[in-house]
Amino acid sequence: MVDRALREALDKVMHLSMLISSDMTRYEKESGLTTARVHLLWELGDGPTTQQSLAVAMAVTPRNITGLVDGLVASGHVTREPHPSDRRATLVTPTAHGWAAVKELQKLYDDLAQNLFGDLDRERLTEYVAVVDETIARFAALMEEL
Amino acid sequence: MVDRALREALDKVMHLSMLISSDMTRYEKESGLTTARVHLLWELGDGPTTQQSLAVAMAVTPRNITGLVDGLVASGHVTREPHPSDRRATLVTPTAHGWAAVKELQKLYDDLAQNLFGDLDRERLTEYVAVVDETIARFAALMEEL
DNA sequence: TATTGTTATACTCTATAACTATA
DNA sequence: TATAGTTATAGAGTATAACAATA
Repeated sequence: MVDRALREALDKVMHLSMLISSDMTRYEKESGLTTARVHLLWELGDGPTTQQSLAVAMAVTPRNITGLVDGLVASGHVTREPHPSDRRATLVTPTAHGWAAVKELQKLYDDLAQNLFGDLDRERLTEYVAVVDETIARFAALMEEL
Repeated sequence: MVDRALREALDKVMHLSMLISSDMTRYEKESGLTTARVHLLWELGDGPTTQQSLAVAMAVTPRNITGLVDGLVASGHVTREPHPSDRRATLVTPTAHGWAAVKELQKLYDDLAQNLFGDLDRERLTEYVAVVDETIARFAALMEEL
């Protein structure tokens, strides 16, 4: 037997998730970037990164990274630089234009957090985050079982 | 100036969203279906539907629906049936196999809701849902402005 | 031997534009 | 004229497999 309140709670979480996702799509259209390329730029936030690391971080194949980097090179967001100590590897490195995009992404992320949660009392925010945390933990435990 | 608590709250919401998404990917791998085809099957939950309606519901082009339906016909999940009163239209209709998949999707959705929220006190669940609701409303208001 | 990245190939999702059949 | 769906074409993301260069 199904509990309607639980299903509605999930409906709402999914709805919020969809809204956040469409907010990102809006940025992608404006910037001419795609979801996958934005994701890659986001991963460059801490500085130049090997393609291997990017493949692991994004959970895709190295071949896929090759294609995404090709696109970002073509659009002037990154360059491939030699790795200082491993001649097999390349360091995907943001250009000035690429850094501007990364910084803008980080700002949009913070703005989004502000817009979503900025008006909440701290007490309610704390309780909300606690529930999300418990939910994540419960979920992680379930995934472990499989 | 950025408020770290707000960013962390968004981090966690995104994390949960990612976990839910990877739970769905797991089903897709098992069933041999793709995200887009699962989405289409989900839309058939209320019964046979025209391709035009599906295009609107899924916010993609009619051409795209043609391709997705082709795939689901090939995998035996749906058939194209004539519309009883409009000879231009086709009704995408689940087969027995397709219905089984739809029902399984609905069950997985309910199970997920149970797993995520089933252990929460009703009071905490209510407050949690209230915050999500407010967040959605605030967000919708922001989207209006643009 | 193992790792990094690329070439080769293929499938899926997605879009626009032009077209056919029907309303 | 307008609508439902398809054919034609193209771009992006993704995967596997085989390969070259380097560790």
